[in-house]
Amino acid sequence: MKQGNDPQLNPTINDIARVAEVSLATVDRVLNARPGVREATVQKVNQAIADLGYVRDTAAANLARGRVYNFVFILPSNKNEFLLSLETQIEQLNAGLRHERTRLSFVHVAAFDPVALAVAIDAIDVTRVDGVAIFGPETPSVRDSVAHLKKNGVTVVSLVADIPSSERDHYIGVDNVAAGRTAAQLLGRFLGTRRGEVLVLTGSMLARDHLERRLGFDEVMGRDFPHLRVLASLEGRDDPGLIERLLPDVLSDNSDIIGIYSSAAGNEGLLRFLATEPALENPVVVAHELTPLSRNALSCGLFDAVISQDSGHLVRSAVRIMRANSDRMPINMAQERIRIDVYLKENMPPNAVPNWEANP
Amino acid sequence: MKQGNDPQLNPTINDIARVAEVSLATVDRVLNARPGVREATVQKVNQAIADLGYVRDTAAANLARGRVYNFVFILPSNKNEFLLSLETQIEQLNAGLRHERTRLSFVHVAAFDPVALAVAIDAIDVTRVDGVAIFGPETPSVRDSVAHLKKNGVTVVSLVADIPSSERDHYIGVDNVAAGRTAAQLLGRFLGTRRGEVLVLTGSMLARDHLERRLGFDEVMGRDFPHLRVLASLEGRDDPGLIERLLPDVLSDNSDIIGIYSSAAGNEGLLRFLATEPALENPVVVAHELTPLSRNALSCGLFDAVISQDSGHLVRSAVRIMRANSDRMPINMAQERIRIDVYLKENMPPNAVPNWEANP
DNA sequence: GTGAAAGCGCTAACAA
DNA sequence: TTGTTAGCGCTTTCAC
Repeated sequence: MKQGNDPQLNPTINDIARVAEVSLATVDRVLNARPGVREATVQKVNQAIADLGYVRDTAAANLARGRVYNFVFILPSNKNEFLLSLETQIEQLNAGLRHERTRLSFVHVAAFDPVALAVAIDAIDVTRVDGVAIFGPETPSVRDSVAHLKKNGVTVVSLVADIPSSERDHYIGVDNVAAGRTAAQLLGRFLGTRRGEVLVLTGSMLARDHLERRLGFDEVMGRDFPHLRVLASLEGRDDPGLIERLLPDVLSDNSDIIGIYSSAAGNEGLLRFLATEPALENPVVVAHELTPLSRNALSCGLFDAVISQDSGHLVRSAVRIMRANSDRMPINMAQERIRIDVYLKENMPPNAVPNWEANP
Repeated sequence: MKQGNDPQLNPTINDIARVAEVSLATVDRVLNARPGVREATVQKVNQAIADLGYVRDTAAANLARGRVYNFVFILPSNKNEFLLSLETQIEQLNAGLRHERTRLSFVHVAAFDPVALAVAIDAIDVTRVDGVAIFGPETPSVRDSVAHLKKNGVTVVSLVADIPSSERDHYIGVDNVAAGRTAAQLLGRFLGTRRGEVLVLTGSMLARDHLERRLGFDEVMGRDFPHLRVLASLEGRDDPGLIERLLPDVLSDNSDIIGIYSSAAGNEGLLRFLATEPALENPVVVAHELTPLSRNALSCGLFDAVISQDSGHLVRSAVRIMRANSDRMPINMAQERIRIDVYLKENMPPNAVPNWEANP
């Protein structure tokens, strides 16, 4: 129904060719910056493009090329819920994108290990891969490896934790300093007039996201809630067992803990500890990432709030951005901005969101 | 770079034609459910489609058809910030979609006026429009008009406020009951141990979204914060002037207001009132929709939290869903679920998000 | 009922 | 350096 009989049709390369008085092939060469065109001709064509307001039809171009996008995600080999969720999202999106000429895959790298990450990046086959999304620490060797990818025309985006000093094309993730500030504000306001100590559970200060969250958290705590004493970070390295072992010591040293900020992937260890050790008198807990475990903790009141980032959005954004970059197309930044989600038990999304829904 | 030389190419209609031993034209007829094919042939083709796991390449199909999607948004003519933001999003997305064969437009209808809405729906030219997104009240006449659209093959989605009793294909917006619950939880926890009255500012009980928010709000207030007395709703009909005039009366009748839930588009009137009337002693205020005004109120502490829904996401979702519906393609529900955003001043997104960013 | 062939906007051989 | 042409996967006339 409803064919495209509108008068204002977009100009095509045929129009460009006619106006510039050259052939289709020449227009194509100019469009794709291929060599072998006289400078004067290039000018003519570009003039026509500008005059007509031409915009290339990417769908048609990809059809003609038989192009297949190949994107690789490099993720920490850590097995926590957030990572699992990211992997699931990648797999599901990959299935959905089979028919849109896009292939996604991921590889694992030891967590918090810059050398291993650099090695993994260097192992990327730049002749077959169009884009790489990296979730890992920022170090000089990583920067060099990123530079190598860029030199070979591979699009690079950082995921979850930024690598700002590198030549990565984009960062896809939340503003972690702001996330830390938000956690502090929630914790402080929920605690109201209570006085006591606040425990911060983190992963590793090598991870930029963890560091930034702590920064933002301390800033707001110091400014708005000076009556609360924030303890030194407990570095759990996202390891549930380690966290469970470390927590009792902290507790015995500080008996007056009324608030906990679980700023990294330590929810599992924390919850296991809380379950066995009801010594704490109803602390206010703010954690990160909405997962089955944290959903459950929210529901039963063990967690009071969860700061989160949508793993589906992260993966879709990464893919859209890598694709746009490969096609030299503009990016809708408003769509790609990853929100700092705040969840109370009241606004948790329904648990079983069916991923793909068929249509009549 | 990186051509598609992968061995696992998706099957095309050529493959179907070959396997089913018919011509391309016949395959096409079956695919598009066009008449004039013997039942036996239809079976053969469908068998081949199933055997090969064929999925149609929508991009190629649209290219061949020269198809243009035509979608219309029907919006209340109310001039509040949220509506303006929706309109801006529609215009911007329309500009971005010019080269993706999609045309968006919107029409206005008197707010809270079911008859006017039904008239506007009936005025839609079903021969030129592929999909309609409706933001308006749910009444029998509206349901009938929706049914008429559906009967003529037009995709219909409800936006912001659902019309569940109608034949609309999808609802695009937040769970407003949950949004109300969330507001109550935030207000209650932020108030801590304070005791007093809570004022609820709404638009019209004719609007399903407003009604549902109030429902959710009362539920949590009654359950978790029985020490707070919730006053009857003040119906502001989203009219700043009216709200500003009504508020002083409410205040003189109830001197002990310590919390305000601005559940509809009444922020402007409320803020104008708060500016002139500092009689209230620092009430906790939870409002709806992140807009320039509410951002500012959050920044300076006039609002404590804002519940929001992303207007860009609403519009993009509506378009994606209407497009998928027109193409009979599956929908990624996880992507289309509209989140109940909670904003404190700490996690507000940066103000000036440039919409489109060019690429090298 | 069915098929052959042209063409959507673009790319990529191969010629010239 | 430039142009001609076939063809990507699909739709659509127009014959048969």
